[in-house]
This record gives sequence, C-alpha cells and structure tokens, in this order.
Amino acid sequence: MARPRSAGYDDQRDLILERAATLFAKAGYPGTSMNEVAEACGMSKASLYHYFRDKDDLLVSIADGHVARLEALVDAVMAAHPPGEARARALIERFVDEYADAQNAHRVLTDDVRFLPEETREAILARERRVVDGFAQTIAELKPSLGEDGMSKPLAMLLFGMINWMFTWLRPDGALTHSDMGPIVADLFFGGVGAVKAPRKAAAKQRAAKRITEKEI
Amino acid sequence: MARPRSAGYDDQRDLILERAATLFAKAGYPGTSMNEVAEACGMSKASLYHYFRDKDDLLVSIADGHVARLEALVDAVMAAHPPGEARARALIERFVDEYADAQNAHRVLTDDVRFLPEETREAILARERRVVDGFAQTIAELKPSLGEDGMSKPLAMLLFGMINWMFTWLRPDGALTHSDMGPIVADLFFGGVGAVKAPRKAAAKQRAAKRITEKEI
DNA sequence: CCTACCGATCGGTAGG
DNA sequence: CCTACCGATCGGTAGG
Repeated sequence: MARPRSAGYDDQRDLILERAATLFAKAGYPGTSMNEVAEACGMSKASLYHYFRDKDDLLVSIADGHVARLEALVDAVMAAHPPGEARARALIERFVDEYADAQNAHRVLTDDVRFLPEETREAILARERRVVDGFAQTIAELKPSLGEDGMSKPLAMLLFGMINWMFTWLRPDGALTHSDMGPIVADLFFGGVGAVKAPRKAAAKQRAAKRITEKEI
Repeated sequence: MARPRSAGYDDQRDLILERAATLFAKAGYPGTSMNEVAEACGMSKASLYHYFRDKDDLLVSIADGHVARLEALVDAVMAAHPPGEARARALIERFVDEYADAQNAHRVLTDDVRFLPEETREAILARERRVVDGFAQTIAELKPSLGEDGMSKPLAMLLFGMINWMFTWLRPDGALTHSDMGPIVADLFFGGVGAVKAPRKAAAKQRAAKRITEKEI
C-alpha cells in the first residue's frame, strides 16, 4: 500500500472545494481564476496544484460530489417510502433541504458543468439522469396516465425548475426559509398535477421524452 | 457568412447582437472573447468596437432589449384582459412563446446580467421587477388570501422557475414544443395554486417578500 | 526519496 | 476597417 497522505490532506482538499464552489457560484467558472481560488484558500497557486491536477479537476470534484449526494438521497427515499404521495413529498422536501445546505455546489452543477469536455461531463450527466428518473418514476406512480403519455419526465423537469430557480431569488436571511418552501412547492405541484393533460399526439411525446438526456437537473 | 449587401448601421448592430447572444448563451459572458464575437460576425475586432463601446455594452444591449420586450408584453396583456384566470393564462402562454423566439437573449438575461457593474445592472433589474410585479398582481387577483400573506411574489418566482428552466432541457427539435408547454405549465400552476397555504408567521413573510429585489425573472 | 509547499516566471491570450 | 500592438492577467509549472 502506498504511503498514507499527510493528516490534513483531505481537510485541505475539502476546504479548497468549498472555497472554489463559492467563487464559481458567484462569478462563474470561466470568470474565476486559479489565482483567486488560491487567494481565497490562503495558499499559493502552486499549492493548489498539489491537490488538484488542473482547474477542470476542481470543477469535476465539486459537481460530481454534489450530484452523487443527490443520487444517494433519491435511493434512500425510494427505499424508505412505498410508492405514493408520501414518497413524492419526501423527495421534494429532502431535495430542497439538501440544496439549501449546498447552494454553491448546486449552482456549479447547474451552471458550470457545460464547460467540461464531453467525456468528463458524461459521468456527471449519467448521475443527473438517474436522479431525474427517480422523480419521473415517482410522478408516474402517482398518476399512471401521465407516465403512459410520456409526461412524467417533462413534469419532473418543471418541478426541478421551481426548485433550482428558488436559489436565485430566495434570500438566505429572509423570513421565508428553504424549509418553508419545500411544502409550498409540494402543495403546488401535487395540487396541480391532477389538472395536467398531455397534449395531442401522445406517442410522439413519448419519443420526445426519451430525448431529454442533457442538463437534466 | 457573407455580409448582406445593403446592410446599414442598425442592421449590422442587430446582426452583432444576435450572434453575440448566441455565443454568450453557449459559453457564458466571461467565457466568450471579443475575438470570437468578431469572427462569428465576419468582421475584425476593431470593427466590432465601432458599433459597441466595450464588451459590457454588448451585454447590456442584449439583456435590456429583451427585458424591455417582456415588460411591454406584460403591459399589453394587462390592458387586454380583465383580472382573472384568462389574464393569468394569457400571461403564461404569451411569455413561453416570447421566450421560445428569444432563447439566447433570455439565457443572457438570466445568466449573465450579474456580470455587469451595479449601476448598469440596476436599470435592467428595474424592468425585471415590473415584470414580476405584473405576475404577482395577477396571482393575487386570482386568490387574494395569497396576496395578503405575501405569497404572490414567491409563487410568481416558482412560476418563472418552471418557465426559465424549460429552456435548459426542452429540445427545440423535439415533438414536445414550447407552445405545447404553455398550457401544461398553466394547468399545473392554476391547478395547484388552490392547494398552497402560507407558512406560519405570515406578517414576517410579507416583509420577506419585499426583500426580493434582485434576479427576479 | 518522499511530502508539502514557496517565490518567480513560463508561453499565450484576454480586452481594448 | 485593418495591422499592430499595449498593460494585465490567464492556466499551469520550473527549480529548490
């Protein structure tokens, strides 16, 4: 076995990931320099390159780490709840809470993964797809006719839209908290999903739904 | 691409704005160079600077032009429909159609305005605020108790979330079109809005709603 | 011969 | 409207 890393190695890595996520979330990936990341971490740029091969490696670590947690969260909720509205509500409320604790990483996932080369991006998109599928399946269980019409994935994406967009306007210091918003989003979505009808040419829509493969969260 | 023979100053400006919006939407504002914009327009970088003072001037023109059209659209719908669900539906469906025709400009508005200096950004945010207020007012007309609880703005933002996020996942070549999605979003929203209850401490939420001033579309 | 860094600078390219 | 540049900063790496 290889010689173990120094005691603080993983702690330093985690610190860098958190500071970099904050900067990327604020100024975007191309708008953030490695010099700025190094400065925010109180270390030289050369030290930064001791922990991460290059700038892309930083981005991958932030985004993949976050989406892996979301993936695990979906698996845990699916295992803990039988099909039905309780499962769907748990999914939404757990997601909103998870996002609230990882706002910077989430913004990096939704905004900056597109800057990665295709091969690197693909592994992250695969995890995103599993997360979307978990939501789509839960929606189809709730109202099977939507699943048959190929509407469960588009509806899952509308749901993600409400949740993802929240983090651009909800003030962390406001009286309305992320935890308040979980039940509101769930009420709106489950109250409304009964009123949704698929447009005509349902077969074509089902084919269309299969094509939704990129930028899924 | 060949330059149109009789292109005047304004035509050249519009061409540059469209090409620049396409590039900014794809690679982000900091990720796009003026050299790339010039090349996409078939002109030298120096020529570009004949039409726009600097890079920020390009961004402002794209974003402000787009949000000004949205503002005018809200005013037109409010003038054409009395308060009620017909007004709200018209607002949603007209917005989705407008976005579909201006996807690049819309992405620039939502993603890149944050890179402008504060004074420049403020004029654009003021227009965004007017658009959000139009939606929030329409929601409050539909269910006055939500307005009294300070929930009409948060609900307007959830609605914008569904619509804005659509443009990250809906395939322009898919069988499911933007026009299909307008009624679906409206059904989901109006079906669900009846089920939404404000969280406790409604007075505090009203104060919170007032603080929602940035990044409102 | 390893790790954990440092000060300084590399070749290229950004906006203007 | 182009070529030729500028001050500065980019991502990444040298020797010690």
